[in-house]
Amino acid sequence: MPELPEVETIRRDLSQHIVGARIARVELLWPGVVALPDADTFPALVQGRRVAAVRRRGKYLIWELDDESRLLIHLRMTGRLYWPPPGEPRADHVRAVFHLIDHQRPATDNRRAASRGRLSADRRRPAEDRRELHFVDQRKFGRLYRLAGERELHALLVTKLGPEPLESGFTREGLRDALARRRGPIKAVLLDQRLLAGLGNIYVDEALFRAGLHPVQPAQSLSAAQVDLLHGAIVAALRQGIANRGTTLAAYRDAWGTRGLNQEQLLVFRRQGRPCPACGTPIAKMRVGGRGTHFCPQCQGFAPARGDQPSEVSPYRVAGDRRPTARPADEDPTRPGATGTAVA
DNA sequence: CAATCAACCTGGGTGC
DNA sequence: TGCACCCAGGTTGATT
Repeated sequence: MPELPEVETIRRDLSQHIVGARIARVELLWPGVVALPDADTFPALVQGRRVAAVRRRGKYLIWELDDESRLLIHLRMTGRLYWPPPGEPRADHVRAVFHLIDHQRPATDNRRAASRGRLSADRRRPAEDRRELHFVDQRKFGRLYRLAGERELHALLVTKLGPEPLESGFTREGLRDALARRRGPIKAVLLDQRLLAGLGNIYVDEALFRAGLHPVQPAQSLSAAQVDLLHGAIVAALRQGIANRGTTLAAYRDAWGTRGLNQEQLLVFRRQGRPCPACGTPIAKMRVGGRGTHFCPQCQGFAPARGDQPSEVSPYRVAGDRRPTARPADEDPTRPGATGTAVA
């Protein structure tokens, strides 16, 4: 489902087309899609505004509009932003339609007319590109938010989101401090967006495998060395996801409706029963924090002691002593500048 | 404050 | 073929 790499891919796709365009009209086909302020006022607040920039924070997509207001989109589980070819009939589950007009980008017909020298017609009716952007969401979890400005945006997100994993604010020291306060299983803790913004079930499992950490190990029990490994593993897993334009296991598509490629490169997620890419041991699946969790029982240490056993002796091995040496997390082949197997 | 879990939804898959 | 049930997972909010 859409996590940081998927939202980032959509952000980059959309930026090409909607920055500079004006929101002529918003259709709410399912009013429940509006989380803020409400479905009655949302369209009027947004209509007529021009899109100045498209940003991302965690899994939120942020449109900066030309009156300083902010339009937030969260795709949750099955949400998609789809930029259909002109004239294509609407698919099922379209919850909102943004009608966009771009005067900077003439429509194809007008460009053709201009190339034939029929410029007078263009002068009478200015060249413009009218397109629709569809918010599609089978399960109706996705939401739209309209905020008055950057202050309101900050107020909404500051208590909800930790640092951006791919920016300088995500440090080994910061991660160590945050994990030290948490007793829960590392898998569940990494899914908490207040700790770190943008990880979801797929990339957490991938990062834990890359770091050689067992998903149920208590967060605060990680050694400094393990936290350092985890830090690099998170960055590597996310960068690979972006390089592959996201992971498509079910609903996810980019803005053109195309599947991502990263599902071909996953190391453990939904690969239970198949051989670990490092050691060949069958990948296991268990439930952690209510989520399906995939890991290599060999590379990712031992399961914790059962509740009736003494806990003085740590049931966890140090991750470094049995990690696969073939693929350390800090040698991600898809990182910028790396040679080798990055998928274009 | 931290941890846990139901609830929000729909469609696909499974077992009977 | 039908039906009951489970599962998928991002986030919120209630409860412990």
